Amino acid sequence: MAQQIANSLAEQIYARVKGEIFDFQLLPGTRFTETELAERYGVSRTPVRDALYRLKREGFLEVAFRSGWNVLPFDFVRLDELYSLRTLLEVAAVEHLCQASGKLDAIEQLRGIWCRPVAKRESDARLVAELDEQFHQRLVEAAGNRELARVHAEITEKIRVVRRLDFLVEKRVDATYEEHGKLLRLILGRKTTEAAILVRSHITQSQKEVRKITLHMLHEAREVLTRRDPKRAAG
Amino acid sequence: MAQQIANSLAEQIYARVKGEIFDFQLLPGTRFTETELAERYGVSRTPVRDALYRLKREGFLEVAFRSGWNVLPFDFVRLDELYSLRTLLEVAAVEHLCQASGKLDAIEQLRGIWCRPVAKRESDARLVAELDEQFHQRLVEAAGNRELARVHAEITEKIRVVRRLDFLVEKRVDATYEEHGKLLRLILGRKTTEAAILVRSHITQSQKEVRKITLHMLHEAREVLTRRDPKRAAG
DNA sequence: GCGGTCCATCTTGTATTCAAGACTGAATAC
DNA sequence: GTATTCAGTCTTGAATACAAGATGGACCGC
Repeated sequence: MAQQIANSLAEQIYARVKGEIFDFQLLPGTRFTETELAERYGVSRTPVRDALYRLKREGFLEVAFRSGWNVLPFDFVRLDELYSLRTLLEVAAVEHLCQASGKLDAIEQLRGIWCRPVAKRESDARLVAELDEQFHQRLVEAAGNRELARVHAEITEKIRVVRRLDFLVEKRVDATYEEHGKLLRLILGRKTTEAAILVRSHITQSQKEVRKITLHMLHEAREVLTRRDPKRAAG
Repeated sequence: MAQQIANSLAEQIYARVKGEIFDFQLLPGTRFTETELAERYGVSRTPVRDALYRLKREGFLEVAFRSGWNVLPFDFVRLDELYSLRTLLEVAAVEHLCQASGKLDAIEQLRGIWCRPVAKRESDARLVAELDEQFHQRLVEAAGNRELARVHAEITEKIRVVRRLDFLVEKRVDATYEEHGKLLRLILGRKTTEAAILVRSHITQSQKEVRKITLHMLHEAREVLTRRDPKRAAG
């Protein structure tokens, strides 16, 4: 049976451009052309176009007919709506987990990561953000509805930009550990109502943090996040 | 400001191929090549590829590296999951509508279409299915979360294939009119709980009907739906 | 100096060409 | 007769070529 061996060029370009957007190397408002990117990545326009069109459909980019591309600005209303939707999905997943009779192996596994003493916790913002993503993703996957999980994953991709900023405040890291641990115990104890309330407030808390984020904060964050690789601070 | 005047070729091909899938002219399991489609539509492979890749990402098609495309079979488990997700979203939307203080103009408008005597109701299955889609779409849009509405729209696209079959039974058309009317009155009366229960059972009912659908039924439906244009019964 | 017009350049959208390898079928060894 | 090999055809993925028109700047009139 034929099988794509490695990722196609288009796929690679997609990941790289998306990475640049998330690392604030491609800032909102930046204008660029297909040829420009093609030359930068050393490929032809074809795979670049594939990648850009995909990012366009996902809401990150915009194309002007015969007049170039540009990175769309952060839409905070949209991010807020994404958080609301995410809350809806995760609450439903948690309720389902509590009520379903089946296996909670995945939840047990998560306990190993999140239920640990303060001393053994991660503190690197980037890493915690990644673990946090995984936690919520696994939670939703465990509920068993693949379509729900797929939509949740899409949302995760779209809020990642601001989500990372949430963990730049150390207090939020601690709170995350506490709440994740508590939530896991509630689910394992089949406490449907309490678990639902907790996951709702947990996400809503993040949502509130995101609401505080202004463009100024994003700019500051860009400095922090790109410090390791300052030569690429595209402008 | 530059603006795409008409739909691009890629967009048109996308719509046409999707239409063929929905009209059972491109049956699940059908294998085809990009060149084949390009010749059939009188365009080059480029826009065809764009369209096919989009349909692939939406879960309708599959591509085998250097070995052609094929239409994915109906995945009834997936359809069931989509219906569950849809229920989740619509119940949330209806609850929000009932509780929010604002304008319910959109709901008032819907009443003109659905609250009407038996004699003035539509009976054409195709048309009723279209109206039904619009009803649920408007309901969700009225709730105000654009991301929720976007995801709902995506789901709508994906369940359309089987949804139409629901209305081939006349009884289901009548029930739809009754339930839609009742739901609108409940929302306008701000009866949150009753409205939520009704919309949930309304969608669940469709879901149950879909579960009854077998591949045999799909085949029969294909006969009915393609009768007007029998020459295109692709095999 | 200022506003308008026109032309060269640039950009996307589409078509065509090229490359690598998967599939098919006939020929061959046994 | 059956399995295997090998070459030719076919298919996708990527690169290149072409078409239509949007953009921006120079030039002109005043």
